[in-house]
Amino acid sequence: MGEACHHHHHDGPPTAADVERALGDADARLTAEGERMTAARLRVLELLLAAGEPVKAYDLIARFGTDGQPAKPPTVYRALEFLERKGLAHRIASISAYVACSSGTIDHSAAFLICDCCGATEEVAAPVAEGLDRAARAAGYAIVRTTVEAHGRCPACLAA
Amino acid sequence: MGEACHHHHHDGPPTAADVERALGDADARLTAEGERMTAARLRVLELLLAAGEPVKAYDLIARFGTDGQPAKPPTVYRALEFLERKGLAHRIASISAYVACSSGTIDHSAAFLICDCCGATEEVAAPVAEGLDRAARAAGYAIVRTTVEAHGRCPACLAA
DNA sequence: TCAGTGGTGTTATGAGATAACATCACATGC
DNA sequence: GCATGTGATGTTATCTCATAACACCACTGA
Ligand SMILES: [Zn+2]
Ligand SMILES: [Zn+2]
Ligand SMILES: [Zn+2]
Ligand SMILES: [Zn+2]
Repeated sequence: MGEACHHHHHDGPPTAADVERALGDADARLTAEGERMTAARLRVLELLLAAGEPVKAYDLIARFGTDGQPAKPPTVYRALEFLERKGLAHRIASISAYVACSSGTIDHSAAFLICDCCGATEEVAAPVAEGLDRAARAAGYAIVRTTVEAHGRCPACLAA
Repeated sequence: MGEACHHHHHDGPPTAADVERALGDADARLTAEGERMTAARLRVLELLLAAGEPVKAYDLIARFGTDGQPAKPPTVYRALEFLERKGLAHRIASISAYVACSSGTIDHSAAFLICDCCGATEEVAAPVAEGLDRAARAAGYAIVRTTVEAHGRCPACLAA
């Protein structure tokens, strides 16, 4: 984050009620699909939702235990892999961080706007990759998943 | 790479003459710009050009010495940072690898098509990010650089 | 009851990247 | 020539990110 600006305030995390609701929805949906929404998976998703911005894996590991005890790395990485597979979270490769999915859509390749100053991110919807799809078709590639991450400044940091 | 297919042949590395020419061009251009194209930087660029596909940083480190001696990590990472800053190489975040720029354009945000089977990559030109630019403007973000990486299968691996 | 499957706990290690500091090369101005 | 500033390198150590491997457990269906 910020080399140049020092105000780390963006829209901020969702309320506890928002987190609860999202967790409940996710649990219900996955259970209905026959998936097992276990305690570790719920906990990691809860941490991601509560953060409201990208979180480093080792921060999740540190915050994992409600009593302050950290988790073992594989516990969190396994949960992240599951959540990502199920479309509930995304890995942001350019900053090696993870974020809860903010889109209602189930199966999607997300694109992100990332503020290098305050860390705010915005998940934007699909059509951003239409040009990429065209290029892939032209080159004869069959695309499975895409990583689209734009770095810059968010409106708040631009205004400051 | 490949879980599913086992033919690691794509267009393959450029000839030694191609590499030499590209190195000479890069050297001339940067020298003209007042930059110092040092031995380490040339060597790393040579390794990237010769590979003709993304290379892991620690592979560059291992191959660095012409006598088989590895480099120290900072040597290679500094060279990579310089080459990337000058538009001669790109980092591919989704696979933590580096590749020589295959575009003539000087200052550009590249997009990549990456074959998960054989490792081939294709650098495709700018307009793929037009949708992203539109989304960024709509959200009020000022974009500085983008990471666009599409994973899938190349034509050769699809045919097999 | 007994496999088979998928999830977890735990230890250890592999892979990717950088901090910090001393030293060196080179250009500029005296 | 010689001081001085700047950018590049050498070197050591360390930090961050991620996974391998294996034992154990819970649930399911024969
Ligand atoms: Zn999403
Ligand atoms: Zn911001
Ligand atoms: Zn390029
Ligand atoms: Zn291929």
